[in-house]
Amino acid sequence: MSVNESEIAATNSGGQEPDARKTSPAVVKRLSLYSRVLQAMEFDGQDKVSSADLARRLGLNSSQVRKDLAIFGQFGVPGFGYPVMELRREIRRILGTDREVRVILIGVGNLGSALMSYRGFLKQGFTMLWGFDADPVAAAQRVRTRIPIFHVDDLEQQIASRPVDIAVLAVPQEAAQGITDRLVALGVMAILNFTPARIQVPAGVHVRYVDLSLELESLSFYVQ
Amino acid sequence: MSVNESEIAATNSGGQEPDARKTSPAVVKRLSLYSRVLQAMEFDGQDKVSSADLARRLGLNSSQVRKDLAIFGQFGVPGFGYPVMELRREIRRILGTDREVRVILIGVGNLGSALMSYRGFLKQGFTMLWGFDADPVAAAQRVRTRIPIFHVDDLEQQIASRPVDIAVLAVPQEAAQGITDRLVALGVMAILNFTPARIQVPAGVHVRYVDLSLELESLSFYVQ
DNA sequence: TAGATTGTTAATCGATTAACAATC
DNA sequence: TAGATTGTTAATCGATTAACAATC
Repeated sequence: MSVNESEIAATNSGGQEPDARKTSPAVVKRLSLYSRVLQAMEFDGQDKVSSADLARRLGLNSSQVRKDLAIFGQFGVPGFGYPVMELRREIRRILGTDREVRVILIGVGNLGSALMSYRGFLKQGFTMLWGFDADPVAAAQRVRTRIPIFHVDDLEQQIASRPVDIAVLAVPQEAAQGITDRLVALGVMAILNFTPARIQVPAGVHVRYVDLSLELESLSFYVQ
Repeated sequence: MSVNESEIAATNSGGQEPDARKTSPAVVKRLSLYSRVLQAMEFDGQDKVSSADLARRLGLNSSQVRKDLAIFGQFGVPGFGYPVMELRREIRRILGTDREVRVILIGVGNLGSALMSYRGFLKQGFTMLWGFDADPVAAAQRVRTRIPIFHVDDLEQQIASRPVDIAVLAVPQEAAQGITDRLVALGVMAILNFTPARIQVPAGVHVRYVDLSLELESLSFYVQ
């Protein structure tokens, strides 16, 4: 140990991330949930909240809430709780949702066009930049937004003009890996994959699967 | 212990579920993944598969695969592996996807209409019975299927005529709890919730959340 | 028989929960 | 000061992985 403990504590109490990308997905997901609840509380004019409150609202354990938050700094005040506005701001900073997060969508079919105009994304502050489709004319007819739709061949050109943070994949299953390879080559580091295809990416690129059929299959198990 | 171990083993080797509903969601999810991979293998004419194979295809550990499968019975043959067709059939039986699984969708808006006509559901054998919306006429214009769309007031009448297994919620956030209460009263035991609202249900009713914004927020964390 | 692979037990790992001193 | 609630350590729980005897 070359640094003493008070130095470590000092570093972290300012709210610096630890060795960030190692945080478990479950923790990140909960941070996102806390952020939502805090948003509602802030809207209601509530100025402080305890870990027990937060836990109750989300069906979690209060120890877990405190532990999750303590990973990133000391945001609470013993005997008082957490200041709502400040905590929310901190969590947004931690998640990176305080900055512009640029999103593109590839595959403007049935599902893709719904995702492109999904209000929830806008509401949470995401910037949906562009859509891409193998048939941009047909795609444009499906979607009711002013977001420009390009031919998928223009992927390279567009991303070169303005880098994107997250790509949403809603292409046919067979096209998933090919598009993924191109996205990765273009430096896209995060993909939200709505196809059931398991896609291969180099280490460091983050993929999240939203497998709609799989959700139904899982539920099917519990209802028989 | 009133029953001896060989009796228990005998009961389970036929492929009977254990005290079923206690199985962890993670295991159920993987069963669903195995089922998919097996479907592809069956299509390719492959007749046997080892736990190591299956694990490699899904980025899992072979012990985990064997353990998951062993929960429900002895489907493998030591020194040989698992017979593809039979294993797939067993998993489908365990998941309940070998029978008709009836699904309804409430909230035929942008997202809802895309979900209603989502090919993946059909492909996995789910039966999308009906859609419901507060404005069925407008909703009918959005969706390109022959699935009938009813007024949400007709929920009770329709479900009385033919019970459903799973309800998909794609209504505005504020309407989520109200609709949920009605679904629960109608005996619906599984809800796939696409709204960000945390909904309250009595014990025994299963809810799964697909929170689209939350997925983006989680990814946002990893790309900063 | 020799080789392969299962089913299962034991070991490990990580995540959740409980407990409590520190502190506002 | 007394009461409340944090941050953190220790205990518990559950899930994953390793190991290996059983067996085809």
